[in-house]
Amino acid sequence: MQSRDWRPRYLQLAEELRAKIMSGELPPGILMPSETELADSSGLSRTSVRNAIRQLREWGLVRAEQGRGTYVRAPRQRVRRRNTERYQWEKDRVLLDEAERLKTGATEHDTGLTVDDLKFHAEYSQVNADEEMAAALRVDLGTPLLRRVYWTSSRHENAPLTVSYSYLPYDLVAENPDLLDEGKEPWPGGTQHQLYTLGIELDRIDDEIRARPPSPDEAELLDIDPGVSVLTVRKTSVDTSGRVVEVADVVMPGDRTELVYSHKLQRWKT
Amino acid sequence: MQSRDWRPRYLQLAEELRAKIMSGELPPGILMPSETELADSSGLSRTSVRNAIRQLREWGLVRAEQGRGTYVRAPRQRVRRRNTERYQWEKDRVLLDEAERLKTGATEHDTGLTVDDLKFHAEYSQVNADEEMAAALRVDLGTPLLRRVYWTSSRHENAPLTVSYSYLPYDLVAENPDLLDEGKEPWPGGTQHQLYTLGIELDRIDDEIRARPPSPDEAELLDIDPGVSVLTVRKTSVDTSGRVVEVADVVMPGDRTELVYSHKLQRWKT
DNA sequence: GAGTGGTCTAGACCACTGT
DNA sequence: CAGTGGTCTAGACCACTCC
Repeated sequence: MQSRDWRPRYLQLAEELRAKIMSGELPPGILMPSETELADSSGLSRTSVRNAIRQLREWGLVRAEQGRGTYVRAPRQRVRRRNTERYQWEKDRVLLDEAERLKTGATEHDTGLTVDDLKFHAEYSQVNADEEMAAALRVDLGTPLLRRVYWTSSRHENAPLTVSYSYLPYDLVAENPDLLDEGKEPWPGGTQHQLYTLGIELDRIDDEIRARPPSPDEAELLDIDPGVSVLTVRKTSVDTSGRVVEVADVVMPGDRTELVYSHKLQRWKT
Repeated sequence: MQSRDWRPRYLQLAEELRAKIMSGELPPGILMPSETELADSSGLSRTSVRNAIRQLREWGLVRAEQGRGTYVRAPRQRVRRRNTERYQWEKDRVLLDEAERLKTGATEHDTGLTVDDLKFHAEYSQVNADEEMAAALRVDLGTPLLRRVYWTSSRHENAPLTVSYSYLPYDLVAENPDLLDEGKEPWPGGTQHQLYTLGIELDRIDDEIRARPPSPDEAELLDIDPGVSVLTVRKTSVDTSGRVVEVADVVMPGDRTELVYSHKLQRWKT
């Protein structure tokens, strides 16, 4: 006789269901059997079935909706953000003429999608620097800042691919009214172009990358389960005079984002 | 009368306990009250208490050990890996003499800890390239590879700060027996120095960063809960002739790692 | 109103840890 | 051995969605 399976039964059920999802027997978008149905068919209690489903949710395979049911998730578009090239690419684009810039933005650069496939959202406000932002921007506590929140999503998936929270010193920006107009962002040209209109040239961009659990808001917006981490990039832009001109926090769903950095090394002297 | 708290009671309990941990009333390392005690004192069922504790575990605040109890975690040492500088720094070190190299390795460079605070572990084996590694190293399926697993931990925390899985084509490496000797790794000098002894100079290193749930082994080794993500870096080293000479997967606990990348931008022509 | 997932209870047995 | 966390059961009520 075979030795019995030693794993907990809820995990066995979770893996059975996972196999059915992977094989296409439970295709994306379909409503899963309800918890009571699964309990009946598997011979387990509803509690154990719920444990199995919690596991599937942590794996990012299903989404539960109260009152409606549990759905199999579509495999998500994976996004590669190649920041090393991206930043230089954005800088080079600044000097192109507007017709050229309008053709493609950075998200298309990342995803290969065209502008018709994408939806944009922007939201501006004025805030005062809290302790963290004051330190990041190297300004005094309470300094007025322009806060810009924006996200981009694919038309085929409702959830955004990234959400950005960008902060700039308000007085830096006040000279160019375009920068205060939500309708003018981020096209055409991106932030580097807008800074260019203020006579600012970037010298360096530093990225700090972390992983952390999403806030409830972020989980909602990015359509991930609270158990799935987000990847965050804090991007600090420094201009040629050494001043920090923008700090942006970019939040991405950890289950479908790859960040790519390339390092060219200096040659040894032979 | 106050309107009642609308949140689930297990979450209220989780937040009460969180507050006690944050305030120091439940200091790091201490054994928490057992689940039955908490059930009695809170008036909830053990199931609800377990839900509260699951939440605390996902927040990374406590660690449950079967048969022993649930402990409050110590806040972890955060590690900043500055890969942009690190790789060039490693390359520059190759040409220094051995006495100089022995003084510090890359982990000290990251953490600011001295060599006396650190413990090392290494483990070598020969494997054949699977589909993924064959593609990453651009070799044929089944090509013999040297697989090196190593980790470094602080003496004050048992869990490693990083775990690396490094793969090199075996025939590339066979010429230098030092590279096959676990005792000789990674000190002194690191991989770049060992490649130097084979006449190999690196030209470029690419990093691909992802976040994902840990495997059960990784959760165990890094001492994180299965609900806490790991950050992974796939580091691909390319030599001056364009050949991929090493692929390394570096796995780090997501709750205490920051990756830092710095980009110097080219100046506009004025 | 019927069905769904979210919360909650009061039990039970198990594997594992300490003594 | 007693105590711990891990699994599991068979119920219950709730808020929510859809018809």
